[in-house]
Amino acid sequence: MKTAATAVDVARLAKVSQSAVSRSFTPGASVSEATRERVMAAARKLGYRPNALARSLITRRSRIVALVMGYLQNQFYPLVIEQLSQQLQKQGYHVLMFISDGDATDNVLDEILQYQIDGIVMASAMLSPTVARQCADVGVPVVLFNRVPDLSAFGRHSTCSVTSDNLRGGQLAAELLLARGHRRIAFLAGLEKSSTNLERERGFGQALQAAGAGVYRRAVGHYSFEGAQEATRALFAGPGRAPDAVFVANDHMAIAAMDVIRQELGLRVPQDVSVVGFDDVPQAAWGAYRLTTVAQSVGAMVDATVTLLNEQMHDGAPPRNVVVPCRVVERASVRPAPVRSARAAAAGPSRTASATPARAGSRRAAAS
Amino acid sequence: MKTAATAVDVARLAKVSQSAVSRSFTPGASVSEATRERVMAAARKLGYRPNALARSLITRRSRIVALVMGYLQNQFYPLVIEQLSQQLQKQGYHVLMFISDGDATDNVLDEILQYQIDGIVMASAMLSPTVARQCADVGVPVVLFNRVPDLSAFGRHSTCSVTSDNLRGGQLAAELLLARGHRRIAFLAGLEKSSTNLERERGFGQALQAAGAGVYRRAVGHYSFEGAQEATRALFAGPGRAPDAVFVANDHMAIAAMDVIRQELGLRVPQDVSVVGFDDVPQAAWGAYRLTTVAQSVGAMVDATVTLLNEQMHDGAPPRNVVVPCRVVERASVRPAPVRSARAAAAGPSRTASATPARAGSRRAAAS
DNA sequence: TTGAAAGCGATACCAC
DNA sequence: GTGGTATCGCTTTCAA
Repeated sequence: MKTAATAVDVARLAKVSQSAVSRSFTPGASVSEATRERVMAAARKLGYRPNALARSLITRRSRIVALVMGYLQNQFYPLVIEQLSQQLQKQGYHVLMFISDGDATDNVLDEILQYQIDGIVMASAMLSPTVARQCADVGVPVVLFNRVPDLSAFGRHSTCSVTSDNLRGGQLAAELLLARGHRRIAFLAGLEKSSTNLERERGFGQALQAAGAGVYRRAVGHYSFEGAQEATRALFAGPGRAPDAVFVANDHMAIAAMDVIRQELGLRVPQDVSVVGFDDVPQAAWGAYRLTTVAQSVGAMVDATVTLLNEQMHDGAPPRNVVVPCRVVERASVRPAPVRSARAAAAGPSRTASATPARAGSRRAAAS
Repeated sequence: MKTAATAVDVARLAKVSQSAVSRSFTPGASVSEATRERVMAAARKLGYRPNALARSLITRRSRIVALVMGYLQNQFYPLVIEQLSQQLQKQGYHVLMFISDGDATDNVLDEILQYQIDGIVMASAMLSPTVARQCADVGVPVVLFNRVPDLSAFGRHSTCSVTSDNLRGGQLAAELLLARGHRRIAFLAGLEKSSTNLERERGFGQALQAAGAGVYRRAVGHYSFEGAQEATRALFAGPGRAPDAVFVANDHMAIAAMDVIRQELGLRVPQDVSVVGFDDVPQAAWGAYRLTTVAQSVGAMVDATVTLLNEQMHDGAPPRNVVVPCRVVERASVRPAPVRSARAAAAGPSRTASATPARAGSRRAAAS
């Protein structure tokens, strides 16, 4: 019982050759129904399971995809893990996790490549040129998730990528805030050099300019919770009038910003200040808020990633960059108050509270 | 360039035997400094990296640990992925993700075992007796994370487990609410048959009884966001007086409950209703709330998991169940309001707002 | 259809 | 310390 059964054991018991066992477990192989059944019976009796590692050694395909991520506080990324993992599982692939804190990516890549990975999804670490070259040398396809290849370092189409239409998203945010009649519109930036922030900010600025407006104030939150809190304080501490709207570069920061706006500054959202976020975080993250956001579609992004991986792994197609559209979404987690307390009533009628029904539903219970 | 270099290639270039190459890459092996350097030089030139799969085939250890999880909405679990993955990486192990929606666990296990996993961490799916037997047969150590082995099905110590001290945690919650002077204390349950819920509820009930009190009302939220919202409505819709405190079986649900209490019912937390949660979720999840919670220590739980894995994988020690203590924590994300609006001021002085400083800090920026 | 035999890329054990 | 050789468990020709 101590050591697992091998194909040879099964062959002996079934009185066939070991090759026959292998064939019986290979979908399209040439085996008679009789032998296959004998083999399967023996296999069941011995609890035999083909050794995926040995198989990979000869087929040169491990059916393992590496997923490289940084820190996971941004609730967007767990969704990615979950969905990507499930999609790949359906295709017989599996996800090997690599957590890398930014600079260590190059070292991590060394480990990755030892596992004879079939593909790499880089979801939140930077891909250094060195790393890209290494992958290309070994012939391992890379898909950049939510970030764009560094064009300065290598050719435009040497690496695949999946991103949201961050430029258009930034425009949408601006148009929305302008339409709401705001004129003192601030921007809370993420990591200034990241492609997501650059594009969102560019689209945002363009659309404001096109309307004859401009960014009223700007602060940098580095995509972190604490950074966003500080940045928000800065935005509202200026000498002139406070902003009447803020576009925040992602939801993670938007939530932090709303905390400060409401709890520290005592302002109401959205009555006193309009806040628009970006990303797609699960309901648990925005539960307490009426959050207007430019939502990325995690599902569409994951689908695209899987498609690209398949293209690269099987068809040897040329690398592509996929841009997924995003859309403005109004989130509200609870239905409008049936009982109004004195304090809630004082805030005026709860307009549009039920404008868009909560759309998280339908998922199974989380174990705890 | 298309096919990666092997140890034979390196050996040829370095003019040594292939064994020498292998030794050069084995930490404690017997190689002269001269040859090792020649080998390393050649390896560098060829971009050689030892094939982990081939190694695993002969060593019979893959240095891969399977992590089985259900849906990840509960923000507690991404933390587990992150920390477990990092800890194992430090030891040269890696995490292979398996997402399983509960019942499919048995099928998933089949896939797992094909990868010659060194160990399994089951973090949110149920471990059926069949599955446990299969693992035992193959000799793969299993650690149940945040759940306890099904004692009815097999012996007490046949499987390892790591849990919080849920019983004590439930007691702590009760004692806290009693100390605050509450007498109409409700309980919002998770999944009724899960060990976490059973223990938390038991400790809670015991402590209330010991004080001559009892559970004022009870509803079931199934550990889901929507379930918790419904349950909260039920708790407060009863015929008699509404509860003045609620102990919620986990933070994921606590957040949903607070939404309903504040936004639908127009009550204030904690002034009108005390809410106590359980778990340890990142700041982004409770940002908007002053959340009192019985915090599990993700770090300690992960540490214990790694320890158990090591024991099982290397030392062949007997399975153990580790119980990690938990403690009451008061969370507040923003500092007390320096500027008070009319409305905020009306709510009275912000007592204890700075009782416990926010303790999420110190983490790096999340990419987006 | 079937079985024998040659790898896949490494480690382990053996003499030297 | 070093090089040969068997071996890990499987897929894949190649004959029969």
